[in-house]
Amino acid sequence: MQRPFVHPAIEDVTIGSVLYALADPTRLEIVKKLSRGSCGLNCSEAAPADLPKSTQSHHFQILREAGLVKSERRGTEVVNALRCAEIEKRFPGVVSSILKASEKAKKR
Amino acid sequence: MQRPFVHPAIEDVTIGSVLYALADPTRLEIVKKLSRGSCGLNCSEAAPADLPKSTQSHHFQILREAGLVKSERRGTEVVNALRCAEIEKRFPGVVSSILKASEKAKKR
DNA sequence: TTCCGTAGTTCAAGATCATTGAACTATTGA
DNA sequence: TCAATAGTTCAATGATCTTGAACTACGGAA
Repeated sequence: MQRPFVHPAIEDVTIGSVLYALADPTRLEIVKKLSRGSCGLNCSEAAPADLPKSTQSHHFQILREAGLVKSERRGTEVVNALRCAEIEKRFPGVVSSILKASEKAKKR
Repeated sequence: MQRPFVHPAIEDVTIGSVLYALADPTRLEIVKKLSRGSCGLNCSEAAPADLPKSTQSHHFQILREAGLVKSERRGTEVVNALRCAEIEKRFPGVVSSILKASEKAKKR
């Protein structure tokens, strides 16, 4: 058995770590992709194409530790999903407005 | 005459640079302090106590470049203010919800 | 049940970025 | 004109990020 993923309780999530996680362009991309699909995505699907796997792994770990992403092993792959509802309840408007803002930026 | 401050036009401000600027704990503190006072604050007033001036200078430059802060020279000092209204219009809810979230965090 | 392919993790090293002391510029007031 | 105040710039050190290489775990094929 591999060592299981650790996810912080939502009340231990800090706005600092959320901002830190979202401030990286690669991680923001991942979060945007996760927010679009309703079901979870594995790491390679969620990450930008051609991102080395070691880098993927690192970014997902930060997203998990920040409380933004929930990861679950399914056979050989890891299925990742945004913790939308929880985060929205803990920090109302933060992630949703950032996602809205970053979709807008893409359209210009 | 010193070289004048450069402030990006609000439409050139990106969500990426805003997040990057706010993700640093020192800069988030500065922004919080600026958001409380209605009039501008000079650099030393707005920055956490005991932060070296060279570091202050660096953080204010990033806040300016991100489009979050407007700086103006007044005699020997620099008066800094949040570009609240502009940012709120460009990225509705982003900065306001982050400020709200970070005030909440402090209360616990 | 062994072997192979897929998916992801860990580690260490090089590359990149942040912090700060020291020296500097600009402005004001004595 | 001099000294004090406020902030800037630069270079060096220290911290952090990225990634190739080696590894683990699981599932499917034979």
